[in-house]
Amino acid sequence: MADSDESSARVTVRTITDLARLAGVSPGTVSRALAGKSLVNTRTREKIEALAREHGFRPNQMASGLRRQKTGVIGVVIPLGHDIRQQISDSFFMTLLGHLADELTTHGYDLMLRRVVPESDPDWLDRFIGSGMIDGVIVIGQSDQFERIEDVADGYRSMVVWGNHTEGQRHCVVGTDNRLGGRMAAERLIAAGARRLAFLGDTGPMEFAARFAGAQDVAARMGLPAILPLSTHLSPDRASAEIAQHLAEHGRNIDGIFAATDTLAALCLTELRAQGLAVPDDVKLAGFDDLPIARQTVPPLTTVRQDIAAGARGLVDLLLRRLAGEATESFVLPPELVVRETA
Amino acid sequence: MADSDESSARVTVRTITDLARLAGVSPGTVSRALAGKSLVNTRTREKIEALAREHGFRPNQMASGLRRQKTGVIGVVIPLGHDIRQQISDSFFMTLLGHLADELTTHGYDLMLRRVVPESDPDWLDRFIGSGMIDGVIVIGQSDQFERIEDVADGYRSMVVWGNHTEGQRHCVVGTDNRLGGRMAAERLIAAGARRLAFLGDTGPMEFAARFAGAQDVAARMGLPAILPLSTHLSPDRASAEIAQHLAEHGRNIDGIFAATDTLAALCLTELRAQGLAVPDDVKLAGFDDLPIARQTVPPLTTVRQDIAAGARGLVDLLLRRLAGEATESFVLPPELVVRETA
DNA sequence: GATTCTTTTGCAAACGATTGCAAGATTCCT
DNA sequence: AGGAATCTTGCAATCGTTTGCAAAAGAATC
Repeated sequence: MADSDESSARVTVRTITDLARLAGVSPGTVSRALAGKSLVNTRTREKIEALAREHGFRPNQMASGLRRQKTGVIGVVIPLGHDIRQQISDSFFMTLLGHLADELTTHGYDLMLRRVVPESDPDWLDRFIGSGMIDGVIVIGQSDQFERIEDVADGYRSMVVWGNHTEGQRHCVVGTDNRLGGRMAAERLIAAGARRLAFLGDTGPMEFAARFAGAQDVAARMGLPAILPLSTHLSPDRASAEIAQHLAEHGRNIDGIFAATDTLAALCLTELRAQGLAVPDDVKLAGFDDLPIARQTVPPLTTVRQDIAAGARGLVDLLLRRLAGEATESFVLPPELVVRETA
Repeated sequence: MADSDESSARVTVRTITDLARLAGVSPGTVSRALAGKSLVNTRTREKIEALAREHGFRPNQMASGLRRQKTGVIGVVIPLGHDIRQQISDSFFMTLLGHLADELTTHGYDLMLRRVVPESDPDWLDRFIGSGMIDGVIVIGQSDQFERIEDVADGYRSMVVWGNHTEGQRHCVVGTDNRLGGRMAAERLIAAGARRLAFLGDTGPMEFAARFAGAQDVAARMGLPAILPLSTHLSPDRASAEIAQHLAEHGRNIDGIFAATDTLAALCLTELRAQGLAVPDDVKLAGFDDLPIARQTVPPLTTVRQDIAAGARGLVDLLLRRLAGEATESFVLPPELVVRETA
């Protein structure tokens, strides 16, 4: 009696059973009270809640997850393709991740982050899904794993992917219309006076391939020569040298560059300057993403904007609807041309 | 007999018990086999492993976690102080996060990410720790939550913090010697000819306060006037206007600016140019972090480098040692001055 | 071949929360 | 007051793995 009051402060209450003992009820009742179910008497509930607060008690999520067969955790996985370090400093992915974290939190989910190297771990996606730790998964970027994702999608519904949409694909994807974005960039370069275009970046990843294809569409339609692909790694240290090399070789033969990302465009700008090529007078330049850096280059970058926040909202929204059993279509975001001073 | 072979392909094996039935052994044995324990006969183990592989079976981590009282997950939490959106695009934090993900993965841990707003959720840290979902926690940035972190540290050992080290503090921290870094920056500005210095950034967060204090040390020692603090938000949209305002007001009275981060320095560079102030001729400028952007500004930024990768390694290393029961000291990284062209 | 040691296995009790079912306590009607 | 209807509560099984203990099987010893 008085005993329970006196000792209550120093007893550690770790489990729902401890709390039940303290409150003089059964564990089941405590569980129901804390879950806010209507089946428990208001007075009892308040008493239990007060005790829980007093002792800083929180139900163990592992146990709860096990019993309810859901964890309240969404997995976010970034497959690192060819270029292992590619995304580490890629602010596009990181920004998307930040928005995802916010969006998931808002909906009461936690976020479990995993970066994987598919090449050395072919089983990456099944492993994550099969771990029993996550209710669903968001894949950030298809990298070169399109087929594997397709395979998984057939048997697992709780997945959405950031990336490129291809006609007839079976996994649910959210992403910008890269091909259209590519067209916009090329059209702008041409409108600014460029005729001999180059594409800077790796055309392996689907998103980039689509951007390149879009630009090609325009060049072909306008009767211009085919666009010259200048392949580059994404990590800044390797990219700079490669870009310098490309420019030394082709710089005088081209007058318009469409860079696969703003990050590459910014590096390219530096190299152009180093080689004495004026932007936009000698060479027009367009990027992709509209990252913060695009405003800060000199001159500021003309680029194609992706609405990252909207993308994150779309991903989470679609995933939650799939968790609820709904069938969902892919969601393609419109790109937007942002004209600044490089083209 | 033949039955088990024929049906084995189409039976779904979700639990260790399913697999045990298939292998004709008890669940306990399967568990031991999969855990690679020496107590199980090599032949049985191989048979079980083969079956597991064939059916793509993975033990449920929730159940395992519950039973073993450890989850294999490390929580990473980013407290968002005054300025809610401050870190969203702050590539410093994001880069650190990337390295942490790599480092934790290497050691077999998963990463659970949480961004919290302490102001609206005073209980953020206990909630995370008490959730039972994580074996330990890494706090990225002390923000304005120093005291709360100290409180928690008294009762919870499995925590390390990225941030500033203060004499006599009780939580284990990894971070750059910000004060020393601040001294380096100020010394460089002065060596480059600056005499009337300003500090650009919010001096609220401890790290920034220490950088400011370091710069003050030098100014005082050299008999220069006190450094003018120019308070700024970190989010790029608000920061630009604020910087412009500061420069309009004080731009002609100062000849050296120490920016709290490279991001701010880059924005500042843009505004300086807009207001017709030449760098480094009229005004010297130094940043902090040595983010990729520091190389790409025009002119490239003189800055103080933090070794982010080493920081991530240190955080994980210390945390793992604490999980193992070791007592650990805080770990202070040396900053490094990188002289480029702005000072 | 009997006895003692090792290996290898199975049994069953945890881990901590949730929930269907049924019993006990209240309330409401007539 | 008696009985039906409604609220609250407790009981006990369950989620899927792990692990101490003891039994069974095999190997080694005399």
